Amino acid sequence: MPSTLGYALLGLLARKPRTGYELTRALREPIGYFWTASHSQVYPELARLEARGWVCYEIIDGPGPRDTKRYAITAAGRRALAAWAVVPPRPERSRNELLLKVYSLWLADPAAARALITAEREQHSAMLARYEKLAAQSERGDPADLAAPQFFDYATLCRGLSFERHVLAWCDWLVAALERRTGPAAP
Amino acid sequence: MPSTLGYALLGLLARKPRTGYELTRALREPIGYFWTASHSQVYPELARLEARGWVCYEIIDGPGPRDTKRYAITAAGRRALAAWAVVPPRPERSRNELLLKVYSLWLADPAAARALITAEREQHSAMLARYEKLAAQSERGDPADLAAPQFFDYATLCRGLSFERHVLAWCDWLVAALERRTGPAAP
DNA sequence: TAGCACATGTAACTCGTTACATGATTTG
DNA sequence: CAAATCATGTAACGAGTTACATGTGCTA
Repeated sequence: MPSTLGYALLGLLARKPRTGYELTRALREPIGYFWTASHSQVYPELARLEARGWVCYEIIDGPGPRDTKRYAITAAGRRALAAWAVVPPRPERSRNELLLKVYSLWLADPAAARALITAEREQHSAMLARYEKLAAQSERGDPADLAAPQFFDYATLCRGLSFERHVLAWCDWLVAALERRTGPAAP
Repeated sequence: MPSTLGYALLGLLARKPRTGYELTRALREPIGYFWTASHSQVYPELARLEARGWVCYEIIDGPGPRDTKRYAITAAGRRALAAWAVVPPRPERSRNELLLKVYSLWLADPAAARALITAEREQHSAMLARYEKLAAQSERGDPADLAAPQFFDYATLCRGLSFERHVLAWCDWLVAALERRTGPAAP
Protein backbone atom coordinates (compact mmCIF):
# COMPACT_ATOMS: atom_id res chain seq x y z
CA MET A 1 0.00 0.00 0.00
CA PRO A 2 1.84 3.07 -1.25
CA SER A 3 1.37 6.56 0.09
CA THR A 4 -1.24 8.98 -1.19
CA LEU A 5 1.48 10.55 -3.32
CA GLY A 6 1.86 7.23 -5.13
CA TYR A 7 -1.79 7.36 -6.19
CA ALA A 8 -1.41 11.00 -7.21
CA LEU A 9 1.40 9.94 -9.56
CA LEU A 10 -0.63 6.99 -10.85
CA GLY A 11 -3.54 9.36 -11.51
CA LEU A 12 -1.31 11.51 -13.68
CA LEU A 13 0.28 8.54 -15.47
CA ALA A 14 -3.16 7.02 -16.14
CA ARG A 15 -3.76 10.02 -18.40
CA LYS A 16 -0.42 9.97 -20.18
CA PRO A 17 3.20 8.83 -19.72
CA ARG A 18 5.56 11.41 -18.20
CA THR A 19 9.07 11.85 -16.85
CA GLY A 20 9.70 12.49 -13.15
CA TYR A 21 10.27 16.12 -13.96
CA GLU A 22 6.97 16.42 -15.79
CA LEU A 23 5.20 14.75 -12.87
CA THR A 24 6.80 17.24 -10.48
CA ARG A 25 5.55 20.12 -12.62
CA ALA A 26 2.05 18.62 -12.74
CA LEU A 27 2.12 18.42 -8.93
CA ARG A 28 2.45 22.19 -8.96
CA GLU A 29 0.10 23.30 -11.65
CA PRO A 30 -3.01 21.23 -12.29
CA ILE A 31 -2.83 18.80 -9.34
CA GLY A 32 -1.25 21.36 -7.04
CA TYR A 33 -4.69 22.81 -6.43
CA PHE A 34 -5.47 19.77 -4.28
CA TRP A 35 -2.21 17.84 -3.83
CA THR A 36 1.42 18.92 -3.79
CA ALA A 37 4.82 17.28 -3.57
CA SER A 38 8.39 18.29 -4.25
CA HIS A 39 10.67 16.48 -6.67
CA SER A 40 12.63 14.96 -3.79
CA GLN A 41 9.52 12.96 -2.93
CA VAL A 42 8.64 12.07 -6.50
CA TYR A 43 11.76 10.15 -7.52
CA PRO A 44 11.83 7.68 -4.59
CA GLU A 45 8.08 7.15 -4.92
CA LEU A 46 8.43 6.34 -8.62
CA ALA A 47 11.07 3.76 -7.72
CA ARG A 48 8.67 2.18 -5.20
CA LEU A 49 5.84 2.10 -7.76
CA GLU A 50 8.16 0.49 -10.28
CA ALA A 51 9.27 -2.15 -7.74
CA ARG A 52 5.59 -2.97 -7.20
CA GLY A 53 4.99 -3.32 -10.93
CA TRP A 54 2.48 -0.49 -11.10
CA VAL A 55 4.55 1.65 -13.43
CA CYS A 56 7.27 0.92 -15.95
CA TYR A 57 9.69 3.19 -17.76
CA GLU A 58 11.64 3.54 -20.95
CA ILE A 59 14.90 5.45 -21.11
CA ILE A 60 14.83 8.36 -23.52
CA ASP A 61 17.76 10.63 -24.18
CA GLY A 62 17.82 13.96 -22.47
CA PRO A 63 20.27 16.46 -21.06
CA GLY A 64 22.29 16.15 -17.90
CA PRO A 65 24.45 13.50 -16.32
CA ARG A 66 21.69 10.96 -15.62
CA ASP A 67 19.23 8.94 -17.67
CA THR A 68 15.89 10.48 -18.50
CA LYS A 69 13.13 7.99 -17.79
CA ARG A 70 9.64 8.22 -19.17
CA TYR A 71 7.19 6.41 -16.89
CA ALA A 72 3.90 4.79 -17.89
CA ILE A 73 1.20 3.09 -15.81
CA THR A 74 0.79 -0.69 -16.10
CA ALA A 75 -2.47 -2.64 -16.15
CA ALA A 76 -1.91 -3.62 -12.50
CA GLY A 77 -1.31 0.03 -11.63
CA ARG A 78 -4.53 1.05 -13.31
CA ARG A 79 -6.48 -1.58 -11.38
CA ALA A 80 -4.93 -0.47 -8.07
CA LEU A 81 -5.74 3.17 -8.81
CA ALA A 82 -9.37 2.41 -9.73
CA ALA A 83 -9.78 0.43 -6.49
CA TRP A 84 -8.17 3.12 -4.32
CA ALA A 85 -10.23 5.91 -5.87
CA VAL A 86 -13.53 4.66 -4.42
CA VAL A 87 -12.31 3.88 -0.88
CA PRO A 88 -13.64 6.70 1.35
CA PRO A 89 -10.73 8.81 2.60
CA ARG A 90 -10.42 9.03 6.37
CA PRO A 91 -11.95 12.34 7.49
CA GLU A 92 -9.02 14.71 7.48
CA ARG A 93 -8.52 17.11 10.35
CA SER A 94 -8.40 20.62 9.02
CA ARG A 95 -5.32 22.74 9.55
CA ASN A 96 -6.09 26.37 8.88
CA GLU A 97 -3.51 28.79 10.21
CA LEU A 98 -5.59 31.82 9.28
CA LEU A 99 -8.51 30.66 11.43
CA LEU A 100 -6.09 30.06 14.29
CA LYS A 101 -4.95 33.66 13.93
CA VAL A 102 -8.53 34.91 13.79
CA TYR A 103 -9.15 33.01 17.03
CA SER A 104 -6.57 35.23 18.75
CA LEU A 105 -7.31 38.41 16.82
CA TRP A 106 -9.14 40.03 19.74
CA LEU A 107 -5.69 40.63 21.27
CA ALA A 108 -4.29 42.34 18.19
CA ASP A 109 -4.17 45.87 16.88
CA PRO A 110 -7.48 46.48 15.01
CA ALA A 111 -5.87 48.09 11.96
CA ALA A 112 -3.38 45.22 11.62
CA ALA A 113 -6.24 42.72 12.03
CA ARG A 114 -8.12 44.38 9.17
CA ALA A 115 -4.98 44.32 7.02
CA LEU A 116 -4.56 40.59 7.68
CA ILE A 117 -8.04 39.74 6.42
CA THR A 118 -7.75 42.13 3.47
CA ALA A 119 -4.50 40.45 2.40
CA GLU A 120 -6.12 37.04 2.66
CA ARG A 121 -9.02 38.29 0.59
CA GLU A 122 -6.62 39.34 -2.16
CA GLN A 123 -4.96 35.91 -2.21
CA HIS A 124 -8.29 34.19 -2.72
CA SER A 125 -9.42 36.76 -5.24
CA ALA A 126 -6.33 36.02 -7.32
CA MET A 127 -6.91 32.29 -7.00
CA LEU A 128 -10.52 32.67 -8.12
CA ALA A 129 -9.36 34.58 -11.19
CA ARG A 130 -6.98 31.72 -12.06
CA TYR A 131 -9.75 29.15 -11.71
CA GLU A 132 -12.13 31.25 -13.79
CA LYS A 133 -9.53 31.49 -16.53
CA LEU A 134 -9.07 27.71 -16.45
CA ALA A 135 -12.84 27.21 -16.57
CA ALA A 136 -13.09 29.46 -19.61
CA GLN A 137 -10.33 27.51 -21.38
CA SER A 138 -11.49 24.03 -20.46
CA GLU A 139 -13.16 21.96 -23.08
CA ARG A 140 -15.47 19.95 -20.92
CA GLY A 141 -15.47 16.93 -23.18
CA ASP A 142 -18.59 14.93 -23.80
CA PRO A 143 -20.39 15.19 -20.46
CA ALA A 144 -22.08 11.88 -21.21
CA ASP A 145 -18.76 10.08 -21.19
CA LEU A 146 -18.03 9.21 -17.58
CA ALA A 147 -15.11 7.04 -18.64
CA ALA A 148 -13.26 10.11 -19.95
CA PRO A 149 -11.19 12.18 -17.57
CA GLN A 150 -12.45 15.62 -18.72
CA PHE A 151 -15.64 15.58 -16.70
CA PHE A 152 -13.70 14.85 -13.51
CA ASP A 153 -11.19 17.60 -14.25
CA TYR A 154 -14.18 19.89 -14.50
CA ALA A 155 -15.63 18.58 -11.22
CA THR A 156 -12.42 19.40 -9.33
CA LEU A 157 -12.33 22.83 -10.92
CA CYS A 158 -15.93 23.49 -9.84
CA ARG A 159 -14.96 22.66 -6.31
CA GLY A 160 -12.10 25.17 -6.48
CA LEU A 161 -14.37 27.88 -7.84
CA SER A 162 -16.97 27.25 -5.15
CA PHE A 163 -14.34 27.20 -2.41
CA GLU A 164 -12.76 30.49 -3.40
CA ARG A 165 -16.12 32.21 -3.68
CA HIS A 166 -17.14 31.07 -0.22
CA VAL A 167 -13.86 32.20 1.37
CA LEU A 168 -14.07 35.53 -0.45
CA ALA A 169 -17.58 36.14 0.87
CA TRP A 170 -16.46 35.32 4.41
CA CYS A 171 -13.46 37.68 4.15
CA ASP A 172 -15.72 40.46 2.90
CA TRP A 173 -18.15 39.91 5.75
CA LEU A 174 -15.35 39.92 8.34
CA VAL A 175 -13.63 43.03 6.98
CA ALA A 176 -16.96 44.86 6.97
CA ALA A 177 -17.66 43.77 10.55
CA LEU A 178 -14.22 44.93 11.69
CA GLU A 179 -14.58 48.28 9.91
CA ARG A 180 -18.05 48.91 11.26
CA ARG A 181 -16.58 48.80 14.76
CA THR A 182 -13.37 50.73 14.35
CA GLY A 183 -14.17 53.06 11.48
CA PRO A 184 -12.91 52.69 7.91
CA ALA A 185 -9.22 52.23 7.30
CA ALA A 186 -7.11 55.37 6.89
CA PRO A 187 -6.05 56.06 3.31
CA MET B 1 10.00 31.20 17.16
CA PRO B 2 7.82 28.31 18.27
CA SER B 3 5.70 26.17 16.00
CA THR B 4 2.14 26.99 15.03
CA LEU B 5 1.01 24.59 17.73
CA GLY B 6 2.70 26.85 20.31
CA TYR B 7 0.52 29.74 19.21
CA ALA B 8 -2.57 27.53 19.25
CA LEU B 9 -1.82 26.73 22.90
CA LEU B 10 -1.15 30.40 23.69
CA GLY B 11 -4.47 31.30 22.06
CA LEU B 12 -6.26 28.93 24.40
CA LEU B 13 -4.31 30.04 27.47
CA ALA B 14 -4.98 33.71 26.65
CA ARG B 15 -8.63 32.95 27.33
CA LYS B 16 -8.13 31.00 30.54
CA PRO B 17 -5.51 28.87 32.36
CA ARG B 18 -5.64 25.14 31.66
CA THR B 19 -3.81 21.88 32.26
CA GLY B 20 -2.08 20.02 29.43
CA TYR B 21 -4.96 17.60 29.38
CA GLU B 22 -7.52 20.36 29.07
CA LEU B 23 -5.51 21.90 26.25
CA THR B 24 -5.45 18.53 24.47
CA ARG B 25 -9.22 18.30 24.77
CA ALA B 26 -9.65 21.84 23.45
CA LEU B 27 -7.49 20.84 20.46
CA ARG B 28 -10.16 18.30 19.64
CA GLU B 29 -13.38 20.08 20.30
CA PRO B 30 -13.50 23.85 19.74
CA ILE B 31 -10.09 24.38 18.12
CA GLY B 32 -10.11 21.03 16.40
CA TYR B 33 -12.32 22.51 13.70
CA PHE B 34 -9.27 24.36 12.38
CA TRP B 35 -6.23 22.99 14.23
CA THR B 36 -5.49 19.62 15.79
CA ALA B 37 -2.72 18.04 17.83
CA SER B 38 -2.33 14.96 19.97
CA HIS B 39 -1.27 15.06 23.61
CA SER B 40 2.16 13.73 22.71
CA GLN B 41 2.80 17.02 20.94
CA VAL B 42 1.24 19.21 23.62
CA TYR B 43 3.45 18.35 26.60
CA PRO B 44 6.83 18.98 24.93
CA GLU B 45 5.49 22.18 23.38
CA LEU B 46 4.32 23.45 26.77
CA ALA B 47 7.81 22.80 28.13
CA ARG B 48 9.28 24.86 25.28
CA LEU B 49 6.84 27.72 25.88
CA GLU B 50 7.70 27.65 29.56
CA ALA B 51 11.44 27.74 28.82
CA ARG B 52 10.80 30.83 26.70
CA GLY B 53 8.87 32.52 29.49
CA TRP B 54 5.61 32.71 27.53
CA VAL B 55 3.67 30.51 29.92
CA CYS B 56 4.05 29.64 33.59
CA TYR B 57 2.44 26.94 35.69
CA GLU B 58 1.36 26.14 39.19
CA ILE B 59 1.21 22.59 40.50
CA ILE B 60 -2.24 21.53 41.62
CA ASP B 61 -3.06 18.15 43.04
CA GLY B 62 -4.63 15.64 40.76
CA PRO B 63 -4.76 11.91 40.17
CA GLY B 64 -2.11 9.69 38.74
CA PRO B 65 1.60 9.21 39.30
CA ARG B 66 2.75 12.65 38.08
CA ASP B 67 2.18 16.28 39.03
CA THR B 68 -0.78 18.08 37.52
CA LYS B 69 0.30 21.46 36.20
CA ARG B 70 -2.06 24.29 35.45
CA TYR B 71 -0.57 26.59 32.81
CA ALA B 72 -1.25 30.32 32.34
CA ILE B 73 -0.04 32.77 29.71
CA THR B 74 2.46 35.47 30.75
CA ALA B 75 2.52 39.10 29.62
CA ALA B 76 5.38 38.26 27.24
CA GLY B 77 3.37 35.36 25.86
CA ARG B 78 0.39 37.59 25.27
CA ARG B 79 2.53 40.11 23.38
CA ALA B 80 4.07 37.37 21.24
CA LEU B 81 0.63 35.96 20.42
CA ALA B 82 -0.80 39.37 19.47
CA ALA B 83 2.18 40.00 17.19
CA TRP B 84 1.99 36.55 15.53
CA ALA B 85 -1.77 36.81 14.96
CA VAL B 86 -1.46 39.62 12.41
CA VAL B 87 1.47 38.20 10.39
CA PRO B 88 -0.01 36.87 7.13
CA PRO B 89 0.29 33.08 7.08
CA ARG B 90 2.22 31.66 4.16
CA PRO B 91 -0.27 30.45 1.54
CA GLU B 92 -0.81 26.82 2.44
CA ARG B 93 -0.85 24.19 -0.24
CA SER B 94 -4.10 22.31 -0.09
CA ARG B 95 -4.11 18.58 0.49
CA ASN B 96 -7.47 17.13 -0.35
CA GLU B 97 -7.49 13.38 -0.76
CA LEU B 98 -11.11 13.32 -1.91
CA LEU B 99 -10.33 15.62 -4.85
CA LEU B 100 -7.38 13.41 -5.72
CA LYS B 101 -9.75 10.46 -5.84
CA VAL B 102 -12.26 12.41 -7.93
CA TYR B 103 -9.41 13.15 -10.34
CA SER B 104 -9.09 9.39 -11.00
CA LEU B 105 -12.77 8.53 -10.71
CA TRP B 106 -13.21 8.12 -14.46
CA LEU B 107 -11.41 4.77 -14.06
CA ALA B 108 -13.70 3.50 -11.32
CA ASP B 109 -16.96 1.62 -11.17
CA PRO B 110 -19.77 4.22 -11.56
CA ALA B 111 -21.90 2.87 -8.68
CA ALA B 112 -18.91 2.88 -6.33
CA ALA B 113 -18.05 6.40 -7.45
CA ARG B 114 -21.54 7.58 -6.59
CA ALA B 115 -21.32 5.86 -3.19
CA LEU B 116 -18.03 7.66 -2.49
CA ILE B 117 -19.52 11.09 -3.04
CA THR B 118 -22.71 10.23 -1.17
CA ALA B 119 -20.68 9.13 1.86
CA GLU B 120 -18.68 12.35 1.73
CA ARG B 121 -21.92 14.32 1.55
CA GLU B 122 -23.15 12.65 4.75
CA GLN B 123 -19.92 13.53 6.58
CA HIS B 124 -20.31 17.19 5.72
CA SER B 125 -24.00 17.15 6.47
CA ALA B 126 -23.26 15.87 9.98
CA MET B 127 -20.56 18.52 10.43
CA LEU B 128 -22.93 21.26 9.33
CA ALA B 129 -25.48 20.07 11.89
CA ARG B 130 -22.83 20.31 14.63
CA TYR B 131 -21.90 23.84 13.58
CA GLU B 132 -25.54 24.90 13.45
CA LYS B 133 -26.07 23.59 16.95
CA LEU B 134 -23.02 25.52 18.15
CA ALA B 135 -24.28 28.66 16.42
CA ALA B 136 -27.66 28.32 18.12
CA GLN B 137 -25.99 27.96 21.52
CA SER B 138 -23.41 30.69 21.10
CA GLU B 139 -23.95 33.92 22.89
CA ARG B 140 -22.29 36.27 20.51
CA GLY B 141 -21.25 38.76 23.17
CA ASP B 142 -21.36 42.47 22.60
CA PRO B 143 -20.56 42.70 18.88
CA ALA B 144 -19.17 46.20 19.52
CA ASP B 145 -16.43 44.81 21.73
CA LEU B 146 -13.62 43.81 19.42
CA ALA B 147 -11.33 43.24 22.39
CA ALA B 148 -13.51 40.35 23.60
CA PRO B 149 -12.95 36.88 22.17
CA GLN B 150 -16.63 36.04 21.53
CA PHE B 151 -16.89 37.87 18.23
CA PHE B 152 -13.87 36.01 16.87
CA ASP B 153 -15.23 32.67 18.03
CA TYR B 154 -18.32 33.56 16.06
CA ALA B 155 -16.25 34.53 13.01
CA THR B 156 -14.51 31.13 12.94
CA LEU B 157 -17.87 29.40 13.33
CA CYS B 158 -19.29 31.38 10.39
CA ARG B 159 -16.42 30.18 8.28
CA GLY B 160 -17.19 26.57 9.23
CA LEU B 161 -20.86 26.98 8.39
CA SER B 162 -20.05 28.54 5.04
CA PHE B 163 -17.48 25.86 4.22
CA GLU B 164 -19.78 22.94 4.94
CA ARG B 165 -22.61 24.48 2.93
CA HIS B 166 -20.37 24.98 -0.09
CA VAL B 167 -19.02 21.41 0.05
CA LEU B 168 -22.52 20.04 0.48
CA ALA B 169 -23.75 21.91 -2.57
CA TRP B 170 -20.81 20.59 -4.60
CA CYS B 171 -21.44 17.00 -3.48
CA ASP B 172 -25.11 17.32 -4.42
CA TRP B 173 -24.23 18.67 -7.83
CA LEU B 174 -21.72 15.88 -8.47
CA VAL B 175 -24.00 13.07 -7.33
CA ALA B 176 -26.76 14.45 -9.56
CA ALA B 177 -24.38 14.65 -12.51
CA LEU B 178 -23.20 11.08 -11.97
CA GLU B 179 -26.75 9.78 -11.64
CA ARG B 180 -27.98 11.61 -14.71
CA ARG B 181 -25.45 9.63 -16.74
CA THR B 182 -25.77 6.17 -15.27
CA GLY B 183 -29.34 6.14 -14.02
CA PRO B 184 -30.42 6.42 -10.37
CA ALA B 185 -28.83 4.10 -7.82
CA ALA B 186 -30.47 0.73 -7.25
CA PRO B 187 -32.37 0.47 -3.95
C1' DT C 1 28.10 35.12 -19.54
C1' DA C 2 24.60 34.84 -16.25
C1' DG C 3 20.48 32.92 -15.32
C1' DC C 4 16.80 29.86 -16.20
C1' DA C 5 14.47 25.56 -17.60
C1' DC C 6 15.40 20.80 -18.08
C1' DA C 7 16.49 16.62 -15.47
C1' DT C 8 17.49 13.42 -11.45
C1' DG C 9 18.94 12.09 -7.39
C1' DT C 10 20.53 12.02 -1.78
C1' DA C 11 20.75 13.80 3.04
C1' DA C 12 19.34 16.27 7.04
C1' DC C 13 15.77 17.90 9.52
C1' DT C 14 11.00 19.01 11.16
C1' DC C 15 6.40 18.00 12.13
C1' DG C 16 2.86 14.89 13.30
C1' DT C 17 0.92 10.23 14.34
C1' DT C 18 0.86 5.89 16.70
C1' DA C 19 2.33 3.16 20.12
C1' DC C 20 4.40 2.46 24.65
C1' DA C 21 4.04 3.44 29.66
C1' DT C 22 1.92 4.48 34.24
C1' DG C 23 -1.69 5.06 37.49
C1' DA C 24 -6.00 7.29 40.03
C1' DT C 25 -11.03 8.17 39.95
C1' DT C 26 -15.58 7.80 38.38
C1' DT C 27 -19.48 5.52 36.17
C1' DG C 28 -22.30 1.64 34.23
C1' DC D 1 -15.28 -5.26 37.89
C1' DA D 2 -14.65 -3.38 33.37
C1' DA D 3 -14.41 0.60 30.83
C1' DA D 4 -14.07 5.41 30.28
C1' DT D 5 -12.05 9.70 31.81
C1' DC D 6 -8.51 12.23 34.03
C1' DA D 7 -3.55 13.10 33.69
C1' DT D 8 1.35 13.18 31.87
C1' DG D 9 5.05 11.81 29.69
C1' DT D 10 8.71 9.14 25.98
C1' DA D 11 9.95 6.56 21.71
C1' DA D 12 9.64 4.96 17.08
C1' DC D 13 8.18 5.85 12.73
C1' DG D 14 6.51 8.12 8.49
C1' DA D 15 5.66 11.94 5.56
C1' DG D 16 7.20 16.19 3.77
C1' DT D 17 10.39 20.30 3.26
C1' DT D 18 14.79 22.32 2.49
C1' DA D 19 19.24 22.02 1.25
C1' DC D 20 22.99 19.64 -1.11
C1' DA D 21 24.74 17.88 -5.49
C1' DT D 22 25.52 17.54 -10.63
C1' DG D 23 25.29 18.81 -15.31
C1' DT D 24 23.18 20.31 -20.24
C1' DG D 25 21.06 23.54 -23.47
C1' DC D 26 18.85 27.81 -24.46
C1' DT D 27 18.07 32.70 -24.14
C1' DA D 28 18.53 37.67 -22.64
